[in-house]
Amino acid sequence: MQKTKRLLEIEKIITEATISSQDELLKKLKVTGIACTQATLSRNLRQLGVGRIPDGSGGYKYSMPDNNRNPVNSSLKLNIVPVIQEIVEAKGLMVIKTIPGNASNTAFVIDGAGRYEIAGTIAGDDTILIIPRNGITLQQVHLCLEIILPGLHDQVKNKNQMQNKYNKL
Amino acid sequence: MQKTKRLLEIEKIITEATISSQDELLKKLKVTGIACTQATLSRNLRQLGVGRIPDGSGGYKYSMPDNNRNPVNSSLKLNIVPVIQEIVEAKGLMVIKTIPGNASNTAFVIDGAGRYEIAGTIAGDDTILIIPRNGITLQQVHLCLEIILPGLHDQVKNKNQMQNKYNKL
DNA sequence: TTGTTTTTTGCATATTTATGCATTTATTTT
DNA sequence: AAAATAAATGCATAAATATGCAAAAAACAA
Repeated sequence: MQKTKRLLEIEKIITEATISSQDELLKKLKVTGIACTQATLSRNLRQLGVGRIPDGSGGYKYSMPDNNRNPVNSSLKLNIVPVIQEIVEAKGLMVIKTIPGNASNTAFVIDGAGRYEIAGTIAGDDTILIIPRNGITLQQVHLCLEIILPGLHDQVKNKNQMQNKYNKL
Repeated sequence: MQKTKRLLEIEKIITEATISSQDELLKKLKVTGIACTQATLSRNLRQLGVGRIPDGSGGYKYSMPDNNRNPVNSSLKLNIVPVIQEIVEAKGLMVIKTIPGNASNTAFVIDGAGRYEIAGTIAGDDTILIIPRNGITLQQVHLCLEIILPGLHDQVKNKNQMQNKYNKL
């Protein structure tokens, strides 16, 4: 199915470029090999929550929904990153290990971002299962996590290195 | 001229109610005694920066521009309020007195809010002149300041009371 | 005030966006 | 696999929004 890829590409294009009409977006999509009609775009834009707002210089532009709509303050994010211990892929899903007792608040932040890529999360005590939407690769979920929690992967990488160092002693 | 009043009323209606088309807005405006055509509304909405975004349940709604576009973090605001000493009306303008050296940063915050009501500000060392747009009453400017800096008037009132108390001694 | 310039507005219409309906494509069930 | 159900899409068009242009209103200057 084409839809998922299209939604992601729409998000990408709208974020990176200034798009002022659905027809314009349609053309940009065609360039990336994705084709559909304006009708479909209209429906997709609604689903993504994309708004059309004045661009400040006499025109209009499309704009991704305000991420602050479910505001997760950024200091919370900073506190979250360090509790994440490990990120593992399994069975096409993604598993995040946190320090004990921190799975649900971490999952809360991830859910709160309202990312399309993530169908849902389930959190236990120190483990979060991230279920990607159909058609979403784990690669895309990684990207997405990095967007939600900037610096996450570096952080985890370092943690593992330190762990290794420690094990060697 | 009708325009100013209309812009304010539009902002008010859009903030308080869920409006899903310009025609709907047109009717609400008529109720408040303001009449114009859809064409004019279209222009006004653009000028105000009002966007049209999915309402999350299959429809659309108009939405005031994101105030975070020129983000002034709220702790800055909290720091600003206490430096304001007095608010005086003069010659149809508004004069704000701050403690010495704090006029320009305060004016910066006020400017940053991008309020339509305020045509501009001029800041010296401890004095800010706020120039309301044509057709805007000082009452409206007060309201507007209270929106930009919540608690401002209470703060100033208390300050003056304390001042009075001090003077009596 | 009177003439001049700028701004605002409505009208008509072009442009853009949304949607009902039928069809195709995908998913689930038996 | 075949049938049944649900989801996605295109087509045609309805609905909504934007805009060129001329007229009216407002602001400004002499």
